[in-house]
Amino acid sequence: MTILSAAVAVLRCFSTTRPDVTVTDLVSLLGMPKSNASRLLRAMRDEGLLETVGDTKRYRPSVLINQVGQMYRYAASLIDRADTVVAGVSEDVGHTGYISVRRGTEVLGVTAHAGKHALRVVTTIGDRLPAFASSTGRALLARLSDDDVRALYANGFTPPSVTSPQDISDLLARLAFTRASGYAESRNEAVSGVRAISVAVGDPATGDEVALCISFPDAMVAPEERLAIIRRLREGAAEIAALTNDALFNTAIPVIAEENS
Amino acid sequence: MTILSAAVAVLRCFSTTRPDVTVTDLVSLLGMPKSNASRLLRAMRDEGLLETVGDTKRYRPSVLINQVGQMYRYAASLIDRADTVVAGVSEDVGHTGYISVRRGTEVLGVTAHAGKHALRVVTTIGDRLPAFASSTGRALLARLSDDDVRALYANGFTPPSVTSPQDISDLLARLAFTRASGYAESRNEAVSGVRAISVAVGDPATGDEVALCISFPDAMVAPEERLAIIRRLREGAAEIAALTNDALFNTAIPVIAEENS
DNA sequence: CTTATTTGTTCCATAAAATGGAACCTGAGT
DNA sequence: ACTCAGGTTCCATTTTATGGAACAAATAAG
Repeated sequence: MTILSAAVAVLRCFSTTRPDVTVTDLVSLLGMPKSNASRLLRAMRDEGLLETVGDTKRYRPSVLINQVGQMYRYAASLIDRADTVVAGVSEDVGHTGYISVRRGTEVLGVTAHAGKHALRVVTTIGDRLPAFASSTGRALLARLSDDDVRALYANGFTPPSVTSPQDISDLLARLAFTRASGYAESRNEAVSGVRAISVAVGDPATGDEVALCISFPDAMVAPEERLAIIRRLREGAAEIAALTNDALFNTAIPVIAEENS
Repeated sequence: MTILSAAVAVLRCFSTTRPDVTVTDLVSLLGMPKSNASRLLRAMRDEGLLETVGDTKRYRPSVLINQVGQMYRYAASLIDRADTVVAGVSEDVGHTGYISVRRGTEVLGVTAHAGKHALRVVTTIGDRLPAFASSTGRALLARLSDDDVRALYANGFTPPSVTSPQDISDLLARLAFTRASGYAESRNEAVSGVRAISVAVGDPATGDEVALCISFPDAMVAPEERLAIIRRLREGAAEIAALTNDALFNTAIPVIAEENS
């Protein structure tokens, strides 16, 4: 094990529930000797990857990481464009909006815009969700061929909810609907009472793909508002698709009221 | 030179103007043999620190970095609190707001909220500014003692603009004004026609300190609006100071119309 | 205030990984 | 087919990491 992978393992320890780590945390989390943990944390701090919290023995990610992390959005400028669209839609409809990327069978939020309503969906950005069981994930999976999806889920999957796809053929049917309708939807899937609508768009030049998503309390949104959200997301995504020449984005789809996908 | 410092050096190569790097970039930027550059980039990608852009030979920061970078805000929860305040003020007044931290003699933006007006100040988050020559920097420097400031600028500094402090005693006078008035201000300093107001607050428990800043076109803001911005920033910062028991934040300061600081 | 106990650091010989020069690919342009 | 810049692989040498144990420091318990 090289020191680089150890350092990355340390970075992966951080989460919203564990904002900083200590030597003993690393010992228990990564099973490394505490001599290594001690030296590694200090080395990472000396290099500027970590900061010590006040004058305690606790370490947290540094501003450097924060800065370079911001660069990701410039590097993947697709994300910035998508974020602008979602920010606008979120602002107008007052519901939470966010954009996600897929990494293998997981999707993770990259940016988020909290809703304005008293009852709003709160997204914890940085958490990973199974792709097949979320609207963002299915919007992105729909850009793959059925064969690629089958290959990705060669080992099958376990549906976390009754409203999730129950098996591969169920998933493929939903993806087919998403391809035909241009959006993916989830309802009571990760969170009960929550509905989400996602549209995916990509940049063939870089290979990046993102999902634009608006998430809202099921009870709060009338059918026509839901259609408006779908339309707004698709319009925004269509503009991006035009910029990037995204062939997988089908602009010629009318918005129809329909069941989940 | 350990591989860790090399990896960090690579991360430091990224900027808004260089969103991705190649092997030859590293050779010229860091002066390393290209064999090392090649292996290092691949290793960093394999570990998940970098991503390849599409199927090119270009490397950019990964989502992992982005994710961990987000964690910084949770770890330094002061930043999150300050961001909420600035977001609110920015939203209401329609001008650009951001929050910054100081690292030595430099300040760098951590979060930003673009203004709503057609004429707005655009901040490039991630860029470093000299602390003495910005309102955010002076707001933060004002939290140090004069001796500490002198020690920090033992080698002096070069004023980038006629409206910047011209020497140490000039700077100390401005800091004194900031301590007395509770805010720092800049005018035509980094950018001509731009004015900015900053208030700093800290968390003694962690040692973190941040500056809350609203930046706007000089011509657009009437005296009473400027006072309102100062009041809003100070009110927000005061709430945070109350939470963190920040002794350096002086709550007992009236807002008076005054010249720059 | 003293003694356990938990947590963090330093030391050292061994094991593992990085280094950098040169040879070798690869692909775009001529 | 040739050239050339950019990228990768190879290998003996040098440098760095490893992990167990002794040591130090901080914290909790008596």
